[in-house]
Amino acid sequence: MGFMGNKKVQKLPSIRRMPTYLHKLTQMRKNGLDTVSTTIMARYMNLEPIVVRKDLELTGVTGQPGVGYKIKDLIDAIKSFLNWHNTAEAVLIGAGSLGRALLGYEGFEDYGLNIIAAFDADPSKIGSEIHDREVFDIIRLPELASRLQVNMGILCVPNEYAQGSADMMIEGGINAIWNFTNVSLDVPEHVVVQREVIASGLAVLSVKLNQRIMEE
Amino acid sequence: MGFMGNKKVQKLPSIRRMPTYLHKLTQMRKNGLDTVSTTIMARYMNLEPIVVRKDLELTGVTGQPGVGYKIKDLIDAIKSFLNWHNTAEAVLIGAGSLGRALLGYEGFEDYGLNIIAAFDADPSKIGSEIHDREVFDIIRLPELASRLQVNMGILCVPNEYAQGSADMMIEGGINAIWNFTNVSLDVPEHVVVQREVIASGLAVLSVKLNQRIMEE
DNA sequence: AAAATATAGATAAAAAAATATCGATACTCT
DNA sequence: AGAGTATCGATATTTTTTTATCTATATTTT
Repeated sequence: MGFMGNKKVQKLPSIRRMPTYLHKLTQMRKNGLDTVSTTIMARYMNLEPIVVRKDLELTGVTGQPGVGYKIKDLIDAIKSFLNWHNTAEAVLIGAGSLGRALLGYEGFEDYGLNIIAAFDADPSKIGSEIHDREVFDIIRLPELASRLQVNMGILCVPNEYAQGSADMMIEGGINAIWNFTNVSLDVPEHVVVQREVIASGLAVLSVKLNQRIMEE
Repeated sequence: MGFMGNKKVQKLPSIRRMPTYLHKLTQMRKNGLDTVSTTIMARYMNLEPIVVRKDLELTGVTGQPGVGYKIKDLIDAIKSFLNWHNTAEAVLIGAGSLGRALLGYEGFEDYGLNIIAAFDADPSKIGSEIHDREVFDIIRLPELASRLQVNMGILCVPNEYAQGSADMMIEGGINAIWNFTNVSLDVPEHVVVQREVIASGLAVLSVKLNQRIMEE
């Protein structure tokens, strides 16, 4: 039973906020700004300044007391913290509606992610192009993943095919899986999985709504 | 400046796991099972049993020492904890690729969410139907939201229209916003927002991958 | 130039979440 | 029937995360 192997990543909440900092900082730089303080940043992001300071501390960047941080430094520090300087190539498995949406999302470039091909089992999709990416027969996944030297896979297939598709990815040498299915994958130790559960956010929203209503 | 008003929701990590419990439990019930233990559940979800027990405790459900929990009880308890017994109706704003994907996602029914209409500013989309939901002119959002008595809005517009769209929703009486844009919304105190940042998961995956590589 | 204000960084405190331990209960197998 | 095992629930502990406080530094205002 080869699972449970992933060591725990710490400071998850801070890590999750990094892309938003990055987005805002990039915007600021475009607007000609050079420095920013935690106070300003906090206001933009609806956070407490102390949270921002702690988050940024994580990237190792150092600001100037009385002044703030250099925006350029911050951007670089966050990118290298996330290793988003070096573009990662990924393949996407499952060209359904979510898969299509992800293929169409242009923001990934900014995050150092480049989806180079898609795979599906549906003959009507195989051979077609979706947002400029060719859709290959899923049978060819191990072969192509290995030949293309990809090490990230984005999994958007129906639940029942999740584990099988993951196995094929791993066979093809992929060691990072972004898992949008409703299945906890069983993977060897060297493979890293990030599961995305869309309904989690809805659950949180529901609870927030409940609690608010109950109080008033 | 009316923000920062939302009281903090606690046990967020547990809440985020609820939909996954629910999904797995529903599946188990379909397979004819009646009871489940935290050990089994933990194995399915790649968690420690103690985590599962603590999570379930939150729903108020009570199990039987030596036996486990009744699956039916758990399902009910989780649903009522999330208030997913009573279906919530929502409108979706922004019928781009992400909006379409969400309109096409059938799992929402299980989560007590019913998207009843979509809105967009693009004349070529207005009047069309996407996955059986009509797309209305965004101008009509306040009027229709109020007439349809909806209180949840799913926001999928480009960043620059986010705040404006949110304002229209609120004008139409919506008090829960599921925000898929890259913008922190400024909303009155009685409105609850849940922001979904797709790149957050990618950031976490990147860090996991980094840490693994660095160690070996 | 002096006073007031804003800032990061270091350290400390508080709160929350994750994990462990232990006793009582039920089931399983001999 | 009895021994062994699995389970929950309650309580306690540890770890992690969040938040606060204080000091030195820079900027702005008077």
